[in-house]
Amino acid sequence: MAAENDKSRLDDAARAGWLYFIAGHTQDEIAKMLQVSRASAQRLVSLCLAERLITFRLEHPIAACMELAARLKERFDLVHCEVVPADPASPQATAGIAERCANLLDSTLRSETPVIVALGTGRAVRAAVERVTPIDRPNHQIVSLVGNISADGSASFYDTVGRLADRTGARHYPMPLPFLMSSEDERNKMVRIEPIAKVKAVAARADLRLVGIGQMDQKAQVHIDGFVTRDELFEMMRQGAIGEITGWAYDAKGRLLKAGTNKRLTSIPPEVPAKTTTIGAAVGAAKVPAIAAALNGGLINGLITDEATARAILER
Amino acid sequence: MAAENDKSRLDDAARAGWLYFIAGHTQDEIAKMLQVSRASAQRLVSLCLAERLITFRLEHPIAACMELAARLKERFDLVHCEVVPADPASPQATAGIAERCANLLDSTLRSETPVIVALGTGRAVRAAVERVTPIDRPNHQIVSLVGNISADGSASFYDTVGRLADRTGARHYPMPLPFLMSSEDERNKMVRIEPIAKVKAVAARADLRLVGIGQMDQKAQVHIDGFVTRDELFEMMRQGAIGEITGWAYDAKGRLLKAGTNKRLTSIPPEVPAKTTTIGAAVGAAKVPAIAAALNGGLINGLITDEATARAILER
DNA sequence: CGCGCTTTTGAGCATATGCCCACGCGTTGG
DNA sequence: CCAACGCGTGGGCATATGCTCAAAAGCGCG
Repeated sequence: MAAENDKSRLDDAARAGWLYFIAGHTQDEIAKMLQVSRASAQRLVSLCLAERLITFRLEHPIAACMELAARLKERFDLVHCEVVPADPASPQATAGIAERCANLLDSTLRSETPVIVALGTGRAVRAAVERVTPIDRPNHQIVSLVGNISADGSASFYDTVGRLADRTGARHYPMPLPFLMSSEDERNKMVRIEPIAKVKAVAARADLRLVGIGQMDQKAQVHIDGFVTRDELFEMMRQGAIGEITGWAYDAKGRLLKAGTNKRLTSIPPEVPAKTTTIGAAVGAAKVPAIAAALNGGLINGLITDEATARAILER
Repeated sequence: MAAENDKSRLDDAARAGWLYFIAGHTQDEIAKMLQVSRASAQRLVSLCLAERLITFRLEHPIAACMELAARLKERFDLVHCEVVPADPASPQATAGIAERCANLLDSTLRSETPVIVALGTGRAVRAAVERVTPIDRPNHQIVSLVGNISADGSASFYDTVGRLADRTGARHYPMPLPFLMSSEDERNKMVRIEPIAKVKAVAARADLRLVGIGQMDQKAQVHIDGFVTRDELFEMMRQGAIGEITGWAYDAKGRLLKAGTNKRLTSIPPEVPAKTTTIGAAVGAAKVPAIAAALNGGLINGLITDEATARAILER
């Protein structure tokens, strides 16, 4: 008898669900039709949902992205995750994620109460800054996580922090140091000097860190940009380096290496695990291991990527 | 630019729809996530619906029934339609529709204000009456649309009106006449006598008519039950009879025939088109033409049937 | 056959939703 | 170049919804 009752109840739930979602009636109308109180109609509708009698299918490329984002967020316990549709025109385009990063920056910077935004490396981050809509927020602070003096002593060819400050009127704190010092001692000395300590202090209070994620292979951006030599790169790879964030190399488990260039880096190291909202932005098959490692190691607690990359990360 | 905008708008609509229906967020939350006002979030969700980006799929046998009922209601402009799931155990079972008819009677009789219910022939109607939950409604009236004296002069073997009156304490009006009179003249005489005129008058004011639908073929119930002879049946079939309601034979277009047994019938004829809520109850492949004709001719404005029959009617 | 326990019901309330209005921005036609 | 138009926006209100709580109805057990 219980089974009979359950069945009839599910039938009613299905009817209610049909009338509600498909026919578009209100629960009041359904209650009258099924000869029950409105409260019961509501219960039937939720039962229909709870029993998964009804399923929603979103016929739109976005649906897959939302799904992937939700799974990534769940799997890696992220505070923020966005997956943009793979652009059929240019599969490798950074444009999509740059757009989303810009959006994230926009909404963060829109706040009236002062916020501190820390920026790392990466093409996506640079492109995002370009797309930020100008807004007057003189009380915000923009701080760089990486040195902006390149190997040859000139200012880095692309000053993200400065650009973003331009667009917001915010105070900004570039890091007036080379990416790498010549020795560990020298690095330790430099990071203690006043202007650098100040930058570190501001960065430590950042509300948002937006960082690129680089893979550590022959095409590592840190090498292509001339920040590390071929030999230094290979040495790190031998040590197990699989990716880098603001230059800090880490292995397949997301553990920061305590060797090689990491000893001479001036960049502000990632928190482990990330407590501050730390959003990684990266796309591309080559970066999948690096991104996955960063997620697993808790180097980042947010991710902006594209559909193909997200899928690859989840399939590992 | 317009196309670009539209696309991005649809993307947002898809996102909103996903977040609303699949992730189960409120529109307020979605508004915050997408950086728009709540009103806009609501618009995006309805846009998602309007553009059919999202579809609902109800994974339950009932869904098909609801769908069929809605189509029948639409197609034949019915005031009421119910389709019960085909019972895998007994495909021909009248049980399902009897249950629904009983339900219909229950809810009609539950009313505190006096109602008049008129009953026709049919196994489903008889079975329905048996399942009506007893309730005390002495001010209701139950009236028969057909004579309850069978060919041999005894009271009809099954007195639906009396049974229903038993269960409700309602006044009841059986029709104290044979199903068929021996001639048209005699019929015309009889229907004018006081008790019969009274029954007709009550029936004319009925709030609900519940009638069975019979097919007119070798297995016609009116013949099996002995109300019409084989010859009478064949004569009506020659005249084009395809179905009958309370004995009144009609052709494939649902037009009442003006010949044969119809001239000697004591039953109260159907309204054409039905104005009173007139619910036909019937199942079975054999009855499909009869039901379809009754619907097309407007002899009934409501239908209770099963899934297979509903599908067959719609596919004609 | 009655008592207590579990399940279901219906009223009421806080919240979410749908929709109307006036407004502002961008667009188009003169 | 300007004005009219249209579209999207956000505020505000009436309605629908989800949920809680106490009461009723089953239901099983003694």
